[in-house]
Amino acid sequence: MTAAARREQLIDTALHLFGVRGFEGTTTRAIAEAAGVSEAIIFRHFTTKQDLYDAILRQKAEADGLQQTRSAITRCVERDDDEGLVFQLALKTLEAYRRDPDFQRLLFFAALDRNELAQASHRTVGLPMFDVLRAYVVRRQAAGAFRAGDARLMALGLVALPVYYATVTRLFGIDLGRKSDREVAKAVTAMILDGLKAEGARPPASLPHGTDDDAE
Amino acid sequence: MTAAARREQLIDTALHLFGVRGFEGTTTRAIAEAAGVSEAIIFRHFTTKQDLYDAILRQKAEADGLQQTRSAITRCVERDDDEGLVFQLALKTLEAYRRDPDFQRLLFFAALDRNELAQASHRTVGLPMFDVLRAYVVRRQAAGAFRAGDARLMALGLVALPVYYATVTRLFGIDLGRKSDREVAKAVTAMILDGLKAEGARPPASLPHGTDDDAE
DNA sequence: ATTATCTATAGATCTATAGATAATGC
DNA sequence: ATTATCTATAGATCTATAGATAATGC
Repeated sequence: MTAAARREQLIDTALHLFGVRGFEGTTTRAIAEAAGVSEAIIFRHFTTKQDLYDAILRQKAEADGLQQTRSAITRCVERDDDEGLVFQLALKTLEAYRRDPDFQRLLFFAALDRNELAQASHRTVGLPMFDVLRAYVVRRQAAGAFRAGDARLMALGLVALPVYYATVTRLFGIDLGRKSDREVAKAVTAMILDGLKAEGARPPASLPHGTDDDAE
Repeated sequence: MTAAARREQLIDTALHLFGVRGFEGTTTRAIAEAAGVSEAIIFRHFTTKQDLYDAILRQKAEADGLQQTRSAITRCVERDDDEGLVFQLALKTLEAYRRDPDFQRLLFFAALDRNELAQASHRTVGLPMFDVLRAYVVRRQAAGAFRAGDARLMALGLVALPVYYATVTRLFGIDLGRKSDREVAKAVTAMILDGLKAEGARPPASLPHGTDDDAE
């Protein structure tokens, strides 16, 4: 097998194992065995075990799916397409978890570990995306389409439900039925949007809103 | 130090370390050092490292906070108090993450690890709670208070936003401002409720809802 | 006497390296 | 000749135990 091919194979194998048992829980021996080579091979391609881990994060950070998601999101943002935005966020999230649950598990591990590269990928991938959403919320609030409130909190609200759903079903193995990703995305979109829209933006507001502040 | 006291101290110390670096990432040596004893002491109180880990999960499963949360939830459920329910769910979640982030981290690690006891505590603590919420949604749907839709998905919707908020801020260390737990709980309650309520339950529905199914 | 603790260490494992060997392409 | 690979092993840990010692309570 050529060096490049072997390297890729090792990354794939290690991705799976790191995703299942975490960084510390995965031995180079286990990776070598799963890949069908001796341990020495691993250290020919990656100077340290940590280096292999980082290579996985680096490779995946530039993966196709992410780019696609970004452009889909941008398209919706440019058009003030609230529903499309929320739906795409949900759908892409669900698809990513379905396509590559191991990597999503690894990302969780990485976020919990204080892995520097994981922190960095948070800051370079997660936060910019979050910032786009926050800015969108601010703009839609100004337009009177979204309710008032902390824009960061509402930006989280755009994605919390699908992320939580995907985490629970794919990572924790809780069975919530056999719906398709599109079905789930459609259902959560309706819920999320109704929670974010301004009073008047959907059904014309007429009755004073019965929110009681002291729900304690 | 008495045996019981030492045991508790070891549990506390280990809880913190397991929460920070996970099970595999935490050595008995590190625990012993942090507790200021020799490693042999650990194995006097717990037959194996895994046993110590399980002792933490067992102890926390019966913790006070959980009981309190359960009774607060039950009170709201009995009264059909939608707003109180969502608010209490959010508040208790936020408080738990603030009070004991190490344990929440450990729970995440445990859920990702295929730890049997962690799985079990999922099934005995998480699922019953989830089932109460699911049943509540079904009942409120029947009463016309909640919109139609998959009750399990909507039950997730009751808690997704506060859980996600707490995870992001407390576990991943993302700064989202210095709001108090009550402020955040209040804000997310409004968003969540509006997403779950039936069309007619808040502002009277009159316009046909503009949901476009093909948001792709 | 009993209880808590320590020192020392066994035995297993883990990451990483050195040096030898097989396979491939000129 | 070059490239990929293997065997063998060093050196550092890691969990867990055995046996000795200090501290406490009768």
